[in-house]
Amino acid sequence: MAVQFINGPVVERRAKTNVARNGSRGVKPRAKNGEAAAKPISFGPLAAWIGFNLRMAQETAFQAFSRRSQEVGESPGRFATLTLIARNPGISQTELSQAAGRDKSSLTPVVEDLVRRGMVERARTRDDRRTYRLNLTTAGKKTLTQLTRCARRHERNLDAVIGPRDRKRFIQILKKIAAEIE
Amino acid sequence: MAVQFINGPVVERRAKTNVARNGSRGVKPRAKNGEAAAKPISFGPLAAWIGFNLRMAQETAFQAFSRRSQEVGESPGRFATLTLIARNPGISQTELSQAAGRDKSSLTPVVEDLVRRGMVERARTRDDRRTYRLNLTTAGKKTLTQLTRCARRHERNLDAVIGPRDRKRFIQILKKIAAEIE
DNA sequence: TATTGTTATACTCTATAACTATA
DNA sequence: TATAGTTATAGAGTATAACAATA
Repeated sequence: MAVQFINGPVVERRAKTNVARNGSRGVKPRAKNGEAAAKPISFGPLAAWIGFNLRMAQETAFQAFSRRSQEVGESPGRFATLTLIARNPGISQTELSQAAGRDKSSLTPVVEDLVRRGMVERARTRDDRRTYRLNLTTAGKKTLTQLTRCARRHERNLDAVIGPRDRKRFIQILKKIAAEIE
Repeated sequence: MAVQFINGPVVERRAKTNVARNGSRGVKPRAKNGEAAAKPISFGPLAAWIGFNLRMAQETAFQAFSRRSQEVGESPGRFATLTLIARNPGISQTELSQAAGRDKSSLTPVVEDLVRRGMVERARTRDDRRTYRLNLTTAGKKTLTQLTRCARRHERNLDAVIGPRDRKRFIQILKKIAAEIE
């Protein structure tokens, strides 16, 4: 993977047929057995910018987590949804969509899929029969546990890269960006 | 915007009709005039995780840049493409796709659009008539200048949030994540 | 009238596979 | 046979608008 500084793919989908990828993450294409090296690509001033590097780091980290969650057979998006339901038992679909920052219509197929696969239960509420209460089933809890394990391993890798000294401040800055950037 | 810790929309598309958004970025829904406050949403352990915060920060920053580039009438993706062509004059479409980490087929409509709108020139090479050389036109350079200006304003905001003391180390960590996380 | 969830529809970005024209 | 670029097609994730049921 290389730039992705604008729109990265949501999950790792390595191009298999069409592109002869160079295996390295770096910018410089590799010369292979005696061929002339392909010319290195320049990214200009971008390489020094925060926005660019934030994008690249997030992209890489997200793809790594994607791979892990796919080993469990789930998309990373399911982790989000399952976590929110687990931590907020009985949440309604509208509340869930607001928490996730999505339109409620976007959630319909997601919830449907989770219900169909036995991860989530829906129950009408008594007092307002328009809404559903969502809860995890046993299977849903199990899957969430697996995904959480993936996330922890991933997190350990990030920790190792960052180092204990800077971790706190790093997260603090990320939170500040999420809260304050317009 | 709220969670987006998994799949954020690529550009800011505020839900206008269906969702009653609370204006704050924060997690806690606001109580409005005497109504009972909606129950606050819990994110569980996620709130302390690097991956989660990286995602949230990048999402917020990216959306902010999206808004700015849309003021210029371009998608943020065009900034990527134009920059790469500008910094690597005569680059081929395949090289461009590799630099961007995308399949070359994904680039066809993008380049086509830029050529149609007079931003990019394509010329067949003499020695290998399969490949094109891509270059910015005057209009393309002008647009890139505008986008670069957007990016600089955005970058200043990020700088202000991070503060001069931590900036260098912050970028260093982001680069390390992009390079080392598996 | 307002809200919850669904449906219909469309858009963006991306990929894979097969094709063409060249090498 | 291999490569550069195109075309056809598909899929994931998202949105808007209109709707039925309910409040």
